[in-house]
Amino acid sequence: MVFEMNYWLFKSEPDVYGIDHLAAEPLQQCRWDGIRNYQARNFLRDKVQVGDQVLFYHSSCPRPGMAGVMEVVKAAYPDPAQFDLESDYFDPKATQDKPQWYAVDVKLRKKFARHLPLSALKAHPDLKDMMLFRQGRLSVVPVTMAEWQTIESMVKG
DNA sequence: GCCAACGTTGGC
DNA sequence: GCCAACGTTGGC
Repeated sequence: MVFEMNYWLFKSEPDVYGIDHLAAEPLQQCRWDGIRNYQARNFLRDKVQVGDQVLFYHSSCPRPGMAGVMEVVKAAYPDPAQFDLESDYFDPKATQDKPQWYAVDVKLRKKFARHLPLSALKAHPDLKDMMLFRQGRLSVVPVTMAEWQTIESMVKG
């Protein structure tokens, strides 16, 4: 099997769980859970693999944009929260045999020295086709290698 | 707080 | 299966 690394963008609200929360975890690692959208679920379950690189995007906040980079360290497994009656993410339709929702584990790779705001991304001509803009509400979004490289250069520049 | 975009639900 | 109503996301 040919190993193909993929690039992604995962959204989170920094008030709820931002990049500094991840940085404060014991191994700077966490479970990316609570995804309750079918398209995002399908990406997580079927496409996201160990070694994939992930942009940490802060949404629904005063300064939406990219905060850093994570790496996938564990591929999709059933999100335990769907079975947890106490959880906001409990789903009565989910069973152990037929889980509805999946999670992956991610590890912090780097926090950007400078936050890269959404406004800068929107202004860059090479990023005009980003799926982030076309499907604004999707919380797990593919990023192309070209887009990734553009973003890397913006972070350095 | 407003609003656009879009996903979900439920009646038929 | 269609579609209206409603809910949620997320930028501004």
